[in-house]
Amino acid sequence: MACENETATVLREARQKVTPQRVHILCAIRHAGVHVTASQIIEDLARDHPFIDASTVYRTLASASDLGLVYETDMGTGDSEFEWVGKHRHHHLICRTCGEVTSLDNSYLDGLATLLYEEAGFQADLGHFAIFGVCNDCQKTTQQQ
Amino acid sequence: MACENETATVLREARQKVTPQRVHILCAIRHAGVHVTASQIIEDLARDHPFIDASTVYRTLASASDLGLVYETDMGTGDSEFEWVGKHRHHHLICRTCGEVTSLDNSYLDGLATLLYEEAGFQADLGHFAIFGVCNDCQKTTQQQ
DNA sequence: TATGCAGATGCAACCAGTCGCATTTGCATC
DNA sequence: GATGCAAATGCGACTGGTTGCATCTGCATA
Repeated sequence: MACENETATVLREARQKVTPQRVHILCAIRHAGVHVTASQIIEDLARDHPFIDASTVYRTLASASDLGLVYETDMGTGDSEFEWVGKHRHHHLICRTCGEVTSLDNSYLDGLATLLYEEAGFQADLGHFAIFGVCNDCQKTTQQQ
Repeated sequence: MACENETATVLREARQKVTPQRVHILCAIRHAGVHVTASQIIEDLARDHPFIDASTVYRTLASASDLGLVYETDMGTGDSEFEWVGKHRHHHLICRTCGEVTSLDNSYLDGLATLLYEEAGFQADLGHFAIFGVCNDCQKTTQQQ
């Protein structure tokens, strides 16, 4: 599968050993498309590759996150969710009421990053942000009640 | 102690039962001043009130967070930290390199909240934000190497 | 002050995630 | 292809946090 070769290349470029376990774990995230939790990945892998230990999954996810291969975000569910780092940087608007997750273009936060750097000398890492609040639909519903 | 009476009033206003356990737990957060983790609170309480169960602490923190009495923030350490909700809304800049936490005035994010509401109809809850990045000092250190 | 009940508490069992360590394996070098 | 070594893996033990349930208690009402 092309995905597996590509993933192996990414690992090699990051100076990581290319093991079948890592390739399977990272491919599972890529195929998922959306955010997935560690336990979802373990469940997914259990079907095709039951020999992969849970601790290996956790360690691989942690190192991949350190290397910037995947984004690790707390979406308010308690445990962190992982997403493959694609070309398109984006953020998430998470509704506290209905739980809906909307993608938000990167441009919204560029201004903030510039401001923080100019005024506080702080180089903010706004690569992947989770913003909580109430979505448009839920605001209407609440007002009607 | 005045703090305990005040805390009891806050609980009553939130229509919560005023139990000695809750008052002690919430007072511990108020006295801490800065962010504290659940385990720090348990440790603190163990000295003066060893009879309070850990599960009670976790449940009290969760309900206090739901009610908006305390802020719950993931500061990147893995487990969430709690802070008493004071009058002054603020955010945190957390350095990935040295771990230093700097307070950031609320005004920086007001513009973002307005923008999100106008363009996406999303009522963002930017009450207490943790922004990761690299602080001024650590940038200098990295450049020198 | 006595009563009733919803909600809070403590205990114990449970589970997800982490850590240490012995073994295995990818890969650079010869 | 053989060798050596650093890094990855799997296993098992451990720990911090959660959950279910029986008991207790704050507080509204009479």
